[in-house]
This record gives sequence, structure tokens and C-alpha cells, in this order.
Amino acid sequence: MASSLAAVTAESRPTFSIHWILGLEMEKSGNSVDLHRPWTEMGAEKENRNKRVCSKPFHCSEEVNSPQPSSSWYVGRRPRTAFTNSQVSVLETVFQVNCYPGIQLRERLAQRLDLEEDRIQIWFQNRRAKLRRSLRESSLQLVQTTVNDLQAGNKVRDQLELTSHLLVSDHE
Amino acid sequence: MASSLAAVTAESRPTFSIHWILGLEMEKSGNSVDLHRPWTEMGAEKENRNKRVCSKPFHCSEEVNSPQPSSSWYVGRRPRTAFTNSQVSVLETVFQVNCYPGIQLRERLAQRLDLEEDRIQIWFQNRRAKLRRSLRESSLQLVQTTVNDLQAGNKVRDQLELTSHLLVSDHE
DNA sequence: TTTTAATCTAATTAT
DNA sequence: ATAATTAGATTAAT
Repeated sequence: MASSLAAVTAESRPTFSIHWILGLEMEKSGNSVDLHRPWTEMGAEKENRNKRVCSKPFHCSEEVNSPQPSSSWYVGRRPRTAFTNSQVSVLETVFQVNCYPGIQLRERLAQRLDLEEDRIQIWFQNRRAKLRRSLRESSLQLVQTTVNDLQAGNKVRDQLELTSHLLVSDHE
Repeated sequence: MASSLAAVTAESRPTFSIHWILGLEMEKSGNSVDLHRPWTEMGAEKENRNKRVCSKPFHCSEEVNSPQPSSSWYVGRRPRTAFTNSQVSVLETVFQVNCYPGIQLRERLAQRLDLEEDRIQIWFQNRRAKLRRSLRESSLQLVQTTVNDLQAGNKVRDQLELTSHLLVSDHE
């Protein structure tokens, strides 16, 4: 609420400082206000993009030429959430019933498990991906098995054909 | 915090009620604990997909029992956030500088604009998609213009060729 | 009708 | 192994 008020105060003014908005973030990048849109140069440097030497684009825009993967002062990614066994247990149970929980159920789960709603959302997305993956794999395995069985069947048939051919030849 | 305690209490018990977990959500679906995984029956109903009966998995299961697919969808969806002009203004300004804000900047923006961090994340995702779309369109238009120019150039060249041919023919 | 917030998948990155 | 992020495609609210 207090932060909201501060924001509104600044927002009502047409010109506001980018430094004020970015706060501490600006200290590290200095005054350079360079755009970071790696996907505009798609074909050119795939390596740089894939490597994502700097998951914090802001600070590392100059690092495109000098990659320092192990700059540990900050990583732009949200720290990995470590779900407890109990939390996963509940989530798995709910997933069995409904793997596309709506906002109400997600909020409820967030409250009951003391997690943010978005963590729930992401968990279900990843869980569905996992299930799809396993289903794909098992169906692939089914195909493999079927192919193998067919091949085995063919071998038997070939054996039979060979035998019958020999018998026929024997008779002729 | 209180909800956390409640959750832990229930979690520590190996057997917990699915109804307790789902709470009010269960009222709608009754006692039937039917799985909802529309993508497991992918190949089976291609017609439905083409007919656009339900392209979202969510309505599919609901639609079986309820005749109002549209009303059942938006109850499950988070209510659309209405950003104020001021909020968008700040977001746009930050976007000019960094369209891939890390977790710190996202949290800072969330605090200052009185929004959830995930709303910020989603806003930037949609904003990047919009920018990419506009870039694609403008580059497409560039191609169109180039093609048109080339065609116009060809016409001029054809005119010149025709003229010279007539002149040559005239001399022969 | 247009714009865009929310949701989803698929692939990937990174812990 | 899986949480987090991205692009891209849709859906649906304004």
C-alpha cells in the first residue's frame, strides 16, 4: 500500500526518472541505457542466445563479447522453489483429480500449502509436461514392442515359408 | 502462516481427504472423481478440433455435462487485470531499457506498482510478443515494398527493352 | 473490432 | 529430476 502510494505519486508526474524506477538495479549498469532484444538478431548469434551467459541481461549487455558464466553476484532467475514432500504429496493428489486447476483451486492450494499461486501454476504446467512425456515414451515403447513382435512374426513366417519351399522342392 | 500450519497438519497425516483439499471446488463436480486429461485422447477426435467446439482442454470435460462452455471457462480463469495508465507507463519505460527483467527487478516493480510479481512477468511476456509481432510485420512490409520496387523496376526495364528492340527492328 | 491479459504447449535453461 | 523461463499460439475480456 505504501509502495503503491509512492508509485502513484511518481506516476502522476509525466516525466519520472528511470533511475528511480529501477532503483538499485541501475547502480551496477551505470548510465548506459542499451536495449536488450536478443531475438532481433535471431540467425546471427545463436550460441550467445542459447548460452544465455547473462540471465540478467541488464548487467551483462557488455558481456556478449566477454562471457563470464560464473558471475555469481546475481542471477536473474527466481530461486528454485524446494517443495516439501508433503506439498508435493498434496499437489500429486489434486493432480490425479484435475490436472488443469482453475484460479480458485490454485489460490486455495496456495493458501493451504503456503505457496504463491504462481508456484502452483508452474508446478501443474511442469507436471503435465512430465505426464505427456511419459505417455509419449510408453506409447513409443508400445510401437517398438509391436514392431519387434511383427519382426519376430515375420521371422517365423519366413522360417515356415523356407521349410514349405524346401518340402515342395523336395517333391519336385 | 495459519494456513501453512493447517496444511502441515494435514500433510503429516498419510491419508487426507481429497474433499478437504479441494474444498468448495468439489461442490461443482459432485462426488465423481473423474480424471481430466483431454490430450490423452488426441488422435481420436480430430473433428472436434476442427469444428472448434473446444480448443481449450478446460471446457472439454465441463462441456460433456454443461451446455455453457463459455461461462464455465472464465470462472476458472484469473480475472483480467486492468492496469492503470500510470502502471503501464512505468512498465513501458522499463521495457525500453530491459525487456527481460530478472526476478529482482520484477519484484521491485511489483512493490512499486502494487502488483503481483507474476502480473509483471506476464506483462513483459505479452509485451515482447507484441514487439516481435510488430517487428515481423514491418520486416514483412519491407519485403513487400522491395518486391514492389523490383517489379516496378522490371516494368521500366521491359519498357526500355521493348523500345530498344523496336529501334533495332526499325534499323534492320 | 482491436488490443491485450491469461492460459496453454514445447523446448530449453539451470539448479 | 524438476523449477523457471522463453517463444508462440490461443482464448477471451475490454
